[in-house]
Amino acid sequence: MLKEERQQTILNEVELHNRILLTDIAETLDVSIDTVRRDVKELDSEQKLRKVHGGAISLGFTTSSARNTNIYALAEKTKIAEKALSLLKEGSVIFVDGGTTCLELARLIPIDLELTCFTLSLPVAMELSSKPNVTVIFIGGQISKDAQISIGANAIHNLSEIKVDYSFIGTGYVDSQYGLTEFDWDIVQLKKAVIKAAKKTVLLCISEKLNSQHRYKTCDINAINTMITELAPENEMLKSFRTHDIHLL
Amino acid sequence: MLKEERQQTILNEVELHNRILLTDIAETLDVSIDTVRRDVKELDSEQKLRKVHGGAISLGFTTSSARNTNIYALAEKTKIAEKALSLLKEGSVIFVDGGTTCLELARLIPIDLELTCFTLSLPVAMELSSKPNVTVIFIGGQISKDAQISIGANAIHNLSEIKVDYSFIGTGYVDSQYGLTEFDWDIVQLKKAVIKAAKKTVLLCISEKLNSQHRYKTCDINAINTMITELAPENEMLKSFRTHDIHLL
DNA sequence: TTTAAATTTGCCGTTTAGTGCAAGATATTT
DNA sequence: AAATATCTTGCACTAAACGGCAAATTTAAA
Repeated sequence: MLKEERQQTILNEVELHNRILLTDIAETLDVSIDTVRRDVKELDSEQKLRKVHGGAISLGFTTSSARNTNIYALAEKTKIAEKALSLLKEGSVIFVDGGTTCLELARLIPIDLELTCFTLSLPVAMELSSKPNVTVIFIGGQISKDAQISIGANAIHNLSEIKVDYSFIGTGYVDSQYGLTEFDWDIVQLKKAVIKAAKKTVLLCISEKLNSQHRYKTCDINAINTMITELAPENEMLKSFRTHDIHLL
Repeated sequence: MLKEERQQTILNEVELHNRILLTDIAETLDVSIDTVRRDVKELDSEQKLRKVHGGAISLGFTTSSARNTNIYALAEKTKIAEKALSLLKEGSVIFVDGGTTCLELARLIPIDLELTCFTLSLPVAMELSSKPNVTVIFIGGQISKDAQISIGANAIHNLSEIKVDYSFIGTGYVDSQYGLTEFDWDIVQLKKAVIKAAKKTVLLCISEKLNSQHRYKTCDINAINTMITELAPENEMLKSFRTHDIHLL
């Protein structure tokens, strides 16, 4: 077997599976592991793949991690935000939660749409304050450093004094059986207040989060009026949610 | 499983849920918790996430927002902010106003200084939320689009319920005769509330603003306890302020 | 074709990286 | 203050990487 041919096979495997083990390749090509190692080393120096301890990974795989430093799964979140926009009418009064998906929603609000938006999230408030036709009201409180949102009793109390048409919320975890759950107790209290302050609650949630759960429960799945994922409403993954009284979008 | 692959998965989980437990990850990846810990430690040092006790959290927006490099008279404002810092003691409770000078103050707060900071300003809140030892409390209200601060009755009311050691405020205009004045009526109302909420009020003001005035009056110059400019306290330009009972810094 | 040089490959001993385990130190919760 | 969880550190074990060497293969030249 020619060296060139072998290296091509290695590249193929890497592109196909995003990663390979040197030992696997050595076996399938029936050459010594040293040979494979040398090949991979060479391909690495030619920038055709990246060699790591024990194997190699595709370049595309790593650069996606670099993109991740911006926003994870941005395309999906943008799609969700676009669907959410369709619910908004001129003059609506809404609440926008924190998190990257809701931030994306804030970002996509059309320049000419007149809205009143409540939020707890500093980044969302910053984003919305650039929209001339949006009245932004920030729910004050102690600022959580992780999420950059207001938390605590003050925030919850302030929420108790408002009523909005729609709340657009995210969640840490969601499951058709266990409902919405979170990592933090504080956040659960806050989300409960948000849901209570809304005539209708809209959950924005990328499909990757479906069927996951955690320690603290925000609400039953029935508490959600509309659930938006990046999937088509008739998608098979949403089957377990269709039995509930939820509008899928 | 390759180390790289594992770290990628960890990043995914962190981005997805904003927060993860080391034990959860160890279980889903079927590796020891030590390995996960080491991975997370490594990712932390690469600035891809933040390690916390027991888990990791997404950097999200915490990466301090791209610093606006074209702030007018930045050098002067930095100097003022540095002087203001000398007033702060461990455990102080302060208010930080909006404006670029106060933002600079927020930026320069040492990483190890423990403080409680109230603010009306979104950018100041964002900046402060990156300081681990600062408790940030945002005074909510309607957001003014120009200044990115809370304004209105709600904000004023919230201010009426607090008392801080120091208020660090800016002003549109200042004059030794006419005191502090502003262009906007709303802002004046707000600043009055801020001054009332403080045991001591510190004015941060570049010398260029000295001896200027406008339509609406915030307060007499006597209402200010300490005035900080970029000039030395004995500078001739500050002569007219020396007759008052103000501490010049 | 034969021979010599250069390259490639496999093998082996040594060195290094990655992983899991366990004991003691810190943090966090009750 | 006690109990629990998490972190740190050091250690042992394994897998992988490295470098040198020699056999095998290819290439180039006589």
